[in-house]
Amino acid sequence: MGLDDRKLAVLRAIVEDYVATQEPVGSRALVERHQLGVSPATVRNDMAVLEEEGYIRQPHTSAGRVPTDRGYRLFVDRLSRVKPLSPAERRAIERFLMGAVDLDDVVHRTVRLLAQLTRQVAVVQYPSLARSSVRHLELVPISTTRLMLVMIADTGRVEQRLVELPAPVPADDVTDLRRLMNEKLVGTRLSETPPLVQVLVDEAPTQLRPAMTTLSTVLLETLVERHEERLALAGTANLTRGGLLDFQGSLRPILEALEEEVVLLKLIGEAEPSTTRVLIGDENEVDNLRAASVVSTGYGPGATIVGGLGVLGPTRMDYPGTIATVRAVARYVGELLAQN
Amino acid sequence: MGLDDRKLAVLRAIVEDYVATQEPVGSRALVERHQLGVSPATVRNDMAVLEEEGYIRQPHTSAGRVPTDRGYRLFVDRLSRVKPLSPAERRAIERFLMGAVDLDDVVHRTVRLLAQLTRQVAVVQYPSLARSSVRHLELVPISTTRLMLVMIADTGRVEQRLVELPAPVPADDVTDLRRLMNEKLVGTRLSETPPLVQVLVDEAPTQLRPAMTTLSTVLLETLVERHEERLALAGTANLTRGGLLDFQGSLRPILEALEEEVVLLKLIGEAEPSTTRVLIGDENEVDNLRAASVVSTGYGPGATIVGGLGVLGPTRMDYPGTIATVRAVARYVGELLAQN
DNA sequence: GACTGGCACTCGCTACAGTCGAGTGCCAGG
DNA sequence: CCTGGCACTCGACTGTAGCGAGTGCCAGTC
Repeated sequence: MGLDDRKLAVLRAIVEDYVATQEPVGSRALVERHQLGVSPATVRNDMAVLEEEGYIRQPHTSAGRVPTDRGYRLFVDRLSRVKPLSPAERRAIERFLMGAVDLDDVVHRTVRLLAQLTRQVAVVQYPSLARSSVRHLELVPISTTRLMLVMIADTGRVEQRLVELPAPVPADDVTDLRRLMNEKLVGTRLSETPPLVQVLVDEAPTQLRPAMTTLSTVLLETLVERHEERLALAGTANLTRGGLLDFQGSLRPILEALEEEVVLLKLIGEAEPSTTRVLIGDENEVDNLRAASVVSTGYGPGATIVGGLGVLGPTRMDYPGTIATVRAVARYVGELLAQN
Repeated sequence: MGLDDRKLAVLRAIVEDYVATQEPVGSRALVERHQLGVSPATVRNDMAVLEEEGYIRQPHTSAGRVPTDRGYRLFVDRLSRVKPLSPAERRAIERFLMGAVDLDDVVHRTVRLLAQLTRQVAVVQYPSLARSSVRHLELVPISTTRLMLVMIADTGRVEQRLVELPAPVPADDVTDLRRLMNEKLVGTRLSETPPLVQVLVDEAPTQLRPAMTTLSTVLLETLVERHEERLALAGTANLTRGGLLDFQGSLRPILEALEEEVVLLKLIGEAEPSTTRVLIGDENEVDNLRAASVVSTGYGPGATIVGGLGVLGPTRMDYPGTIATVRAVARYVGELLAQN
């Protein structure tokens, strides 16, 4: 198990070179490009140990070494340091995100920015409704038996749903319904809504009861049960960089996975506060993404997390750079939301 | 120019076989699989003519023939008949679209359905704001100097925008603003809004004037100038069928084009009433899509068109089937919107 | 005059053998 | 413990040969 400093340096060099060139790296090339201070033969011995321990492997006998998922993991955990972004990059982020006019705009700009900076596929989750609270509920009469229920959350999200009422409801009653709902629900987190909604129905005056029941059902159904999460995606074209060498030749499974919102949410939605999560290849629980790595983190105004964002790319990716970018973008988005 | 019936039959057979097998088709295979009633040699002569006229070509000397874009064009225009959908397919469409709860849901279901049925990339444009009329405008106070402006269109679209007011506006004034805007704008098409908005500002009582000016600006900016169009996309994984033979080996340009909303809108957004448009390969004005074909049509409640939808795939696609599916889906979506 | 069978020809594909070279593992010596 | 040297492996590349699908053309037939 003895991995002395030099062996770690060799592993780091292999990862860096392989990420840069995308070609298996041999002992000679390694000593030439890095100041290891030893001969190729020595490096070869170290490589043999690293291979035995499962950190690198040989594609074929007469080829150089390539990091394994385990090798990348060690690299990320112990051998790399998050690169600080250049001032130019910081400015680019600010410039790009500034001037967003609403939440949709923020999310779209963010996802494009992430894709562009990391040159990978970017995913941004809209602020989760479960982590939002109600800022306002609006009822807009469409006809005497139809209402549009609009919910505005403190995170800026706006959701609407058409509601078919069991019986015609006069305008005054709509006003009452609106007032009652807002009195009871404004300021509450959506995750704690269900009991309150029940109270709402129970306390409603008799003639409002049927309409209130319907509205409550829709509210719960849409916002709580269906867990209305939204995502934005960008940069799929970046998957084709590295000419099919990444992703073992087929984009198919990756593209399929990217179409499954559920999968993506799982990838980027489970972010812990202020942690950047890195999933490398096999560590990924989604079979289709066994050849990919995901770097994700949470974002939100201040210290709270309201959603996740991240990027997906080949296991052969620039982890330090990607991690730095993902973090930085998340922080800027958080600040932007805080101003709201 | 003399293309007699048999030559056309040969072309049709070539297109059908090539679409089915994805392999250049030779004269022998052709007479075996189709009842042409002539010998391979005769077919070869016909092929020579077809090649001279630019309808087919040979990938290499010793290979069979492959249709050119021009060949597909002739096939689509004169040699094929739109296949009626099977009852099973119709039922599948109905079942899939039924139960959509709001516009977002309709659009998402539609795009997934299209992708699944055609096994290609599907694009659906949300009902265009330019072709919608205002059903209701809502002003929701966020703070004394901030309003959320919500516009609900008759097509079901809901757009919102945060408005920063120049000065605090009391609740009563908000009510007045709301009333005035709705009185003037409800029922009008958004494309004819600008002059009305001007009137709105001019006629506003003095103390509402500044707020109304800001609101109008935002309204015009968001809904008219920025031409807020939205799209949904699905089925990109289908691009990988046919293992890189389609799209001349690289998905790159296609994926890039699919990320450009502007491009996609151009492709599917210019639909004429009740026409299905087919763009084959080169006919496409977007360079990145020179290797692809697009089948698109408009949809809307009744006879009016409010948006476009379509699919994108390799030039080697089943045109009759795809056209039939796109049309059928568009019609069902139209019916669904009409019920609204 | 249109169609057909026959035939020579083209040329991509596959298999195979041979060479080259990058890279390794191992060993003896410093 | 490191190093230079050496034998070995094996993929990548090259050149050659044979195969076969498919063609174009032509003379013959209905």
